[in-house]
Amino acid sequence: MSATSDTNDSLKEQAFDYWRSKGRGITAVRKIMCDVIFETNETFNADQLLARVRAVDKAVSLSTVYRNLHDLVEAEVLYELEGADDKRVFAVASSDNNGSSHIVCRDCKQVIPIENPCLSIRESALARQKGFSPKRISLRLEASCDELGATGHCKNHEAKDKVE
Amino acid sequence: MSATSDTNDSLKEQAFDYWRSKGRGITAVRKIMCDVIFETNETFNADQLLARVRAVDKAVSLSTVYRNLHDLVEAEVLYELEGADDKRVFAVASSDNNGSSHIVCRDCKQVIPIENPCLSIRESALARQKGFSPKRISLRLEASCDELGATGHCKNHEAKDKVE
DNA sequence: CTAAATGCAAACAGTTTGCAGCTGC
DNA sequence: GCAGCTGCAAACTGTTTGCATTTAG
Repeated sequence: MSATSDTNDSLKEQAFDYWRSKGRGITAVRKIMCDVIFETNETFNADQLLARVRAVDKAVSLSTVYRNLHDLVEAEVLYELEGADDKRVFAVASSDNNGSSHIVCRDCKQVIPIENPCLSIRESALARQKGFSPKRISLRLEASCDELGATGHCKNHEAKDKVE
Repeated sequence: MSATSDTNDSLKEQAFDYWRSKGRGITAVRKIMCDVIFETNETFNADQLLARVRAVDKAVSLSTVYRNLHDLVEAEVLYELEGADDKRVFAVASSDNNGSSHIVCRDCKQVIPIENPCLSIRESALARQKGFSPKRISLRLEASCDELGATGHCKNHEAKDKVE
């Protein structure tokens, strides 16, 4: 609720720098994508992102969204969670979800990043011991939504419904 | 290297019981599937399993493999990891990988279960605090294969190559 | 004998790609 | 003006499903 736009503006800049550094342009679609992506810290999948992008420009295509999403992951401003079901889920690589830990709700299928999950070094040591160099550690917590269970709906579930 | 067949025989029995309890039969294909699945503790995907099954009976089809895989997950003798890339990865629900933690090798893409990852209660508490009831917690550790890096190949990579 | 299991092929969903036209620099 | 970005449609991949045939009990 505080350093939101600061953090995300710098991520946007990081994205633009990435494209510039590759001698590639900052196009209208890319600007829109970065705007809608970095205006919240919510996780999203390609469809959801397309919907938000199309709220700004109706003409944007899904393939372009995928192509740029690919770049943003490479630029390390987004990372990909192997998320809910079959669709790819992306998350903003901001500081308050320090990389890669998240709750996956079994009911509403929403993916909620966990802040500071205190992931221990223990598992990394275990991996090293097995002959692997750890690159990224992530925690996935499947859970049920209490709110949805109790009241029959929850904000995340509603958020999903509003798409389309 | 010790209690291998004991553990896995009981899982096989558990699978058969599941089918029996549903008034469904123990067919040839199901027997073969259970044999090849429970003879090791390796993770696998549908293709790999099909290959191993077809080593016994050439005629088995991929759809049948998927159908029975579905049952085995429901019977809780297998669980599913959101694994390497796009394919579904399954693991035997044996005691030495206590549910759901694994290393994913970036190089050879193999998925290696981690024993006793000591996953803390902390994250579960965090989830509860956010209004979720934790159901399953899993740790995913992306890593590079030291062996592959050093020697240019590793046993897991070879294991992959031998498929077809 | 009958319900259930199977193999095949076709359907599906999400993602990727080839290509012709459009656009930013 | 030209490289590169885009939209479209078609291709692709992993998984699921419908249906006719076979099989287990």
